[in-house]
Amino acid sequence: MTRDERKARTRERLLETAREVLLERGYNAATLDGIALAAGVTKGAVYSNFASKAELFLAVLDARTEWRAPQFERARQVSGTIEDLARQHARNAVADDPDGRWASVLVEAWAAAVDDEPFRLALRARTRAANASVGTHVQEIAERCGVEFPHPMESVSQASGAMLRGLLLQRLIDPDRVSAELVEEAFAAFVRGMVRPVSEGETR
Amino acid sequence: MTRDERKARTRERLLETAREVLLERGYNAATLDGIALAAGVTKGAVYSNFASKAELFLAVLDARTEWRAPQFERARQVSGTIEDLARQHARNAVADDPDGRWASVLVEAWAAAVDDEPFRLALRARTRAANASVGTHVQEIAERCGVEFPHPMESVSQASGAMLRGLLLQRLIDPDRVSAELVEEAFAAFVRGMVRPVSEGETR
DNA sequence: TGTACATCAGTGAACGCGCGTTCACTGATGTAC
DNA sequence: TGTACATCAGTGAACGCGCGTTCACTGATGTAC
Repeated sequence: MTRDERKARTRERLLETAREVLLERGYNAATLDGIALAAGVTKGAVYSNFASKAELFLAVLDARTEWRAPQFERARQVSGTIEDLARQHARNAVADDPDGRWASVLVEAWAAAVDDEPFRLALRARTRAANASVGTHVQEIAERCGVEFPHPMESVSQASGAMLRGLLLQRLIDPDRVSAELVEEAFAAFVRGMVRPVSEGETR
Repeated sequence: MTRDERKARTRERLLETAREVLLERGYNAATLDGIALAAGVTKGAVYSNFASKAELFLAVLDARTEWRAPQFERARQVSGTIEDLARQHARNAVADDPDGRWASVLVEAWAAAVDDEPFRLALRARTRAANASVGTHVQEIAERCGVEFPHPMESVSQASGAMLRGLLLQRLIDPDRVSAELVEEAFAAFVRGMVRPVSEGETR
């Protein structure tokens, strides 16, 4: 095995382990020492692959985004009413973060980034990119369903993501009272309330 | 001035200062040393008034809850459509946490409480109490407006709070793209989608 | 194919720092007579 | 009213700990001839 391959392997293992430890302990409580140990290397190996804790987190975030991409692709091709698709989207969100731990880690990172300009800008850029991407998907779906949103698609997807995140976070402290069904119903209500049928006469 | 009065004064000053420092720095980055210094006392004074950082936070949280009570009381007495009231509620939420810092502090505390059972239960209890209280208000308002929610009121208020929190958090990292209007529109859409007119024949 | 040197991923120890919490103490306030 | 003692809010220093980051080093891999 070549040196580059070994390094890539270490990097991958660190990414996967970091994901697990972050979910287990949270952004602040997860230590680079703990991550390295769990990955079978030393802290130095982390710094050989990532510039800082923040950079490691960003890499984990990117991996997660990439991992979820096929799901969005599949969702885009499913047919059904806009509400059906909204419900499916909510169920996916719960399935991808069943106990709200990822949402919590993400918000912890946002909080840590308040005093770290480059980190904050990196997080903001990723959020914007994700919203822009989801926005185009939603646009396409809306057209197919014969409905429209009286707001820019990016705003809609941003608000959707934010609301779902809030619901997932609520599950973190009181899972018993925030069932997956409640998340689905709440999100479906939002979409029902937002959407309106395309008026025939309209050009747009 | 009696000794008890002095102590109460110190406690109040610590609470107020803690609120400011928590908002300024976040839950993790805010230090008891920093709070004490800003309040003009030493760390020991904090421990003379509060058992731990977690207890200090809970006291700040309670003070905030108490402070917001009159606002809810006023809101309850305003007349208008359910959507008008929803919009006002969203505006109040933004006014009470313009940049999402409080929402962030709260979620940071939730994250810190994951490994601290008593703290977690205390936070959960307060969230439940708040939702129960808001739930009865909403129930009353809904009846006056001639509408009903096809879900238990506590679930509705929990979902509302969670969604608003998510929207406020989004403002923390990208204030420019999450205007107060967007928060209002998103929340109004949720309420529109959730509510239905009371059917005349129904007993309930 | 073999040799001599260069590279560099990962090691292991140290650094600098600051956190939350504890505790012996102090001196102003409170209490009992 | 005055005195002697008790209380205790707040002080200041220390404790124990673990964090993120740095860095001189190592030894296996890569390269040049």
